[in-house]
Amino acid sequence: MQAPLAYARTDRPGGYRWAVPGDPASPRARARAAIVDEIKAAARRQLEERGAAGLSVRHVARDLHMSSSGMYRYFASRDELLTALIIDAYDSIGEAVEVAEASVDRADLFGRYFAAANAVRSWAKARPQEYGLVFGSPVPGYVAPPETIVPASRVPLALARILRDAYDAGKIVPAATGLPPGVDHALATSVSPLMGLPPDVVASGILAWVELFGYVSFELFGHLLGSIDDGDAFFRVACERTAEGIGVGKGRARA
Amino acid sequence: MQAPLAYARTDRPGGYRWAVPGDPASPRARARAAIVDEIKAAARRQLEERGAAGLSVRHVARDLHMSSSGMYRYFASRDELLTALIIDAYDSIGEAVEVAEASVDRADLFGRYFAAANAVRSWAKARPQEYGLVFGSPVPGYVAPPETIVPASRVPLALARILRDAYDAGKIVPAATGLPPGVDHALATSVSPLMGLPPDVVASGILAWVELFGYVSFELFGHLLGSIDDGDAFFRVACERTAEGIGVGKGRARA
DNA sequence: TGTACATCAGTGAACGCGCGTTCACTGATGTAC
DNA sequence: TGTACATCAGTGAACGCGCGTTCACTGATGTAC
Repeated sequence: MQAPLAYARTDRPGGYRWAVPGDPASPRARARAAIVDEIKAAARRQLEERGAAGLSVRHVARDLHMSSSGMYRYFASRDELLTALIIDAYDSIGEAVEVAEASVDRADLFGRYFAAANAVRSWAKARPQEYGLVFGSPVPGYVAPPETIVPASRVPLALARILRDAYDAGKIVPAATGLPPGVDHALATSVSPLMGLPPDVVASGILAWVELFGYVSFELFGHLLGSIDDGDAFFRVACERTAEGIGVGKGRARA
Repeated sequence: MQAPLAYARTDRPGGYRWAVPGDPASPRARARAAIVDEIKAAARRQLEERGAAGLSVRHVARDLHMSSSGMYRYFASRDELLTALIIDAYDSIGEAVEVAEASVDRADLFGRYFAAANAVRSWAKARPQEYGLVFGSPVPGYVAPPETIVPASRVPLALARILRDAYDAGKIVPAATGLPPGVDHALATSVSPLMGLPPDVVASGILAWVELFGYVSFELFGHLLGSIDDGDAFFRVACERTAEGIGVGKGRARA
């Protein structure tokens, strides 16, 4: 079997006459990228219909009128396809949050938080299985490769930027977080210096992210059924509560 | 195939001479129940090793040195076995919470909440796949049968009892919940009258349950890795935050 | 511009596997009188 | 208490299925000179 890689780069003195082998703009590379996109799109469709466990290379190939063996020119294994879907999902939800948050007046901290939170919820409801793939119970035996780390941090980083602006504007008083300093080693020595924020503020942000994840997952996984039917209103209230807890509450932002 | 049911009850005037057919104490019924337990235990073991998708009737049978067809005398299908595991999981976590909560002084409302919350977390960490089966992303195509409703409500009901005692003792002021009345129809007309608590107090309890679910799931699903290494301390802080939000905070309970 | 060659995309057949479920059956155990 | 019968637990073979992956291959496309 041939590895589905770009071929070796040839150095041509004096510049390129044609598209160089492996050039992402060459016709072949573009055709290849288009088919990779088609495969991922078909796989996503299947994911929503049958869940992660039901995603099959053969079935995706069938949808695309391609032989199952042909798939192996684009993905070396089923796990690699799954990984690609995971990375795309992280990037997709990350972008949705970034765009939503960016559209709100910088000074309106609660508005920014709510826009970000709402983007998470909307994205999750639109693509529940993709959300589950990334935020649901992990599949035993599957280990997320390191390439997922950067896209996975887009949402928390977007939330962190809100916290940072609130902190820089002096709107976060230590009492609002209520987290004792030095509560956690990794937090104090790694994440906190990296973000240039006090450990308790960072921890506060993590708590917000965890609560947001909780609201969205709980609703999405069907545990709200029977108790709450106006999910929008409930989510709004939940967000106000979380925002208040981390110091970007409505009252505070307006004052 | 014979249905794995108890046989028809025969009415014998003058009382029973022997164990009646279908009597749960008859030797056959007890042997049967013991084997059902063995099957479920083996299935649980497999669940933790390979996840819900990897649970297979044949594999369970192999573990028990039984033919795969023999399994069908105890469970009519794979789905039925899964349902039994789900019900057991709900009952198991429900009992753990009830026992933990009951061991705390009735007047110590925060202590009771924290004991319950901690029981949820401990149970989840001990049986992560069972937790995922019940609280993780739902499997497409599987619909939870109505028998799961009662066991599924044990944990929320335990939390509700704490809220009820707090409410009866006058420790919950409406401002503590911050939920506007009439925010939700199902809440106001169904759950709230059922529990005899104002809608905003019930909603507050649901929020607590959602947040607790969020903390536990987030940690269990591996999203805390790299940011927090003292999970116990973080969880304690998170619980204090949630408890404060619903009016059973430490300060309030001690006052 | 033409030609020889390398590299690519894609195919069809096959391997070996494990799965859920059904079926007709054999003995053992319990029941009825 | 003994005997005829019904009901049970459990078996082994088989059905039909879909899966991930490999392999040797055929044409088409791009590259080098």
